[in-house]
Amino acid sequence: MPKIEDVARHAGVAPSTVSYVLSGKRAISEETRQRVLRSVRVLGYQPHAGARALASNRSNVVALVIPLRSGMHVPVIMQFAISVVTAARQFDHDVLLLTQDEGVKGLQRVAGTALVDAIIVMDVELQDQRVPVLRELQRPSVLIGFPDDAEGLTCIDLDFAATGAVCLQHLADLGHRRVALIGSPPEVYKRETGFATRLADGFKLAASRAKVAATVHPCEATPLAAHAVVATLLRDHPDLTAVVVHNEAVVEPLLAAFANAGRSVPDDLSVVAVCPDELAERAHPGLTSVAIPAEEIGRQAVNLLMTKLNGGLVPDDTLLQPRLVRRASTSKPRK
Amino acid sequence: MPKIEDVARHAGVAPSTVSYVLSGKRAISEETRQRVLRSVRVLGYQPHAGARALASNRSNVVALVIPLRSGMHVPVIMQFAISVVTAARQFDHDVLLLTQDEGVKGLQRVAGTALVDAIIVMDVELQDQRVPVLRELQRPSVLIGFPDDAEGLTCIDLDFAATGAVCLQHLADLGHRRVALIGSPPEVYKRETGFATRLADGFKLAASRAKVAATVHPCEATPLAAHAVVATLLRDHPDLTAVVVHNEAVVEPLLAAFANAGRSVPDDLSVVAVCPDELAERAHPGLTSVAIPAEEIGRQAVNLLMTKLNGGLVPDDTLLQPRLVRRASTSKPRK
DNA sequence: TCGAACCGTCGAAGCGCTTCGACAGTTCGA
DNA sequence: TCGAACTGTCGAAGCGCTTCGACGGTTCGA
Repeated sequence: MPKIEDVARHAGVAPSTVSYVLSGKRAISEETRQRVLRSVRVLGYQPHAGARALASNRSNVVALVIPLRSGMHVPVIMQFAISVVTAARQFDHDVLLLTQDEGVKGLQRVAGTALVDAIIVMDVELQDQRVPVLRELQRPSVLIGFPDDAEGLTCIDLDFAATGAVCLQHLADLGHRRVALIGSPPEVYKRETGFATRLADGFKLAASRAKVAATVHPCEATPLAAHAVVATLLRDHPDLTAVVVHNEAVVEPLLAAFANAGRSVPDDLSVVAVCPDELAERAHPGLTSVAIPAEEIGRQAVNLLMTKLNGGLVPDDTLLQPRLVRRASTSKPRK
Repeated sequence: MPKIEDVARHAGVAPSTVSYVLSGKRAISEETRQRVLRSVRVLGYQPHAGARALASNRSNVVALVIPLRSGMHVPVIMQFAISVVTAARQFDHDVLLLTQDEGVKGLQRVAGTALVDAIIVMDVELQDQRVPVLRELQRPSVLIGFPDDAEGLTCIDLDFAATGAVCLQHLADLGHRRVALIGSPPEVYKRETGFATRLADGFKLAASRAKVAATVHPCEATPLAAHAVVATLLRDHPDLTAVVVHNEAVVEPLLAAFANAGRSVPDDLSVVAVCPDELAERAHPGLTSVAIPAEEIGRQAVNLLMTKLNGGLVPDDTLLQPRLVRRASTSKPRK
């Protein structure tokens, strides 16, 4: 592998000049610049990452901590990860993958060894052990999700309260007077990852404002649980004309269960789902839905991080507004 | 951040001694060792990754290239990734995440800048542009999947031919005389990722050996396509008593379609699926299945890589044997 | 016409670690 | 009893890059 010195010799300049050409941190005459760049190309020079990191105190790597098991759906995590990698590359950074099971230790390790310049943490819980650690660490970070105490931290997420509200409002606008929210498994509410609760709260608040009767029903991620919830729902609320589903795993089973019970969508029942567009599109009928903008969250998280790395200021909280896409599963209730 | 020199001073030894204590590359008296380790603990010393990489010519980072869109199911990719990270950590290595869209350039970058010591590539295609590059690169690598020309490369994967054979054999043993393989989308066969074709070949070969009538039916990953395949199948082969499904996305729709057509599982139709256990377990009835041992492949891939990094020899090809788990979806055909 | 200000480049220091050779001090076999 | 072989430790030389200050050469305003 050629080193900077080889390039310098080849171009007839000093190593420092090569460095400045490559970094653009000092003015270099166009002529010299071209000559150096040509030598770089001819020799196939690539700077040694370790040497660069040592000298510049920047590794150009960011850490991404992904959750293992969780209320988050796996494909969404993947989308995040991919968009983070893609976005990071645009800033000439790479992404180091950490799993949550390394926990606090992992963060301390990658930060303490200067392996990474900055950290993105996905799936932050309300009481997250890592939050105080991130605050102490001398590295910028961005959290995806909101902990209880977000003081001094940069957080980003979909605005789940607004999402709950938007779903309900859409149904209220269509004329529905009784709506149920079929939610995440009970442990997700307990674990207090926050987003499930916030969505439910937004949903209920919007309902009371719109004078719509609304109830919330947690639901395990199994077809059986889905059937049970549907049975309960139809028994307790015969006047139910619409549901909001915030639990990807049971979207299909729920549709099946309602079909079984003789309720056809959207004629007898309107359905709004909070799920990836892909799932909403391939369901029958196509589901009116709000997707988690994983790609956008990832991209924005990286943008925030890069701004911080460059000494810029960023807002503490970034809430992305939900976008409801209307498809075939919602309509006016039958009189 | 304390440096090695600080530790050395604190322990009353030379920096090199600290280094040797930490690396174990030279004998150090137990007494000195303890004293140094204590200083390390007291000062909270963590070696600077860049400096270490520069001096030792080892970054202790491996690259993992993940596919973007592909015939592989996303949760399986995730499982891979997680097991690779976990396994790598056991060897004190970290994992840099690359996406396939950076392609050959990405490999050349991370290898050329010495950012990583070694590379794992997932979802290798039969004619993969990256294969020749990996061969040239001065870094060990492991491919998950088999390219056409694997000469000089280390590859690992589930033995798909054996998988096809095992599925068929299980059905043949039960007494089925006509079996269909419902496979991946046509483009997966075209793209020639290999595994779909190999599974089909193993399936057909086993069928001819067992004197079972067998056909192969590619299927798009949509419920509609699933229904269409089922219709065709039942019309063309009324004597069909069993199917093997190698297409996770349509497992549920297929079951629904067969149910619709009045075929109940396993009484009228036995079903073997190649899919994650999780999916097989939660289906109704529980599906006899072969899972892709993502976790094991990831772990083994890392083991192979580490052996190579340490100068060890490894087999060119590693084929993991399929394990068929019998559940409720297969039984003897009705007479 | 002269000093100030700037431009483009260079040389050298240093980032924090590993590793090689050297060197006392000890052990051991002949 | 003496040299050989070993043990445990040290010092110094880099690893390949960035960056700071310096410096000769121009340019420009007064």
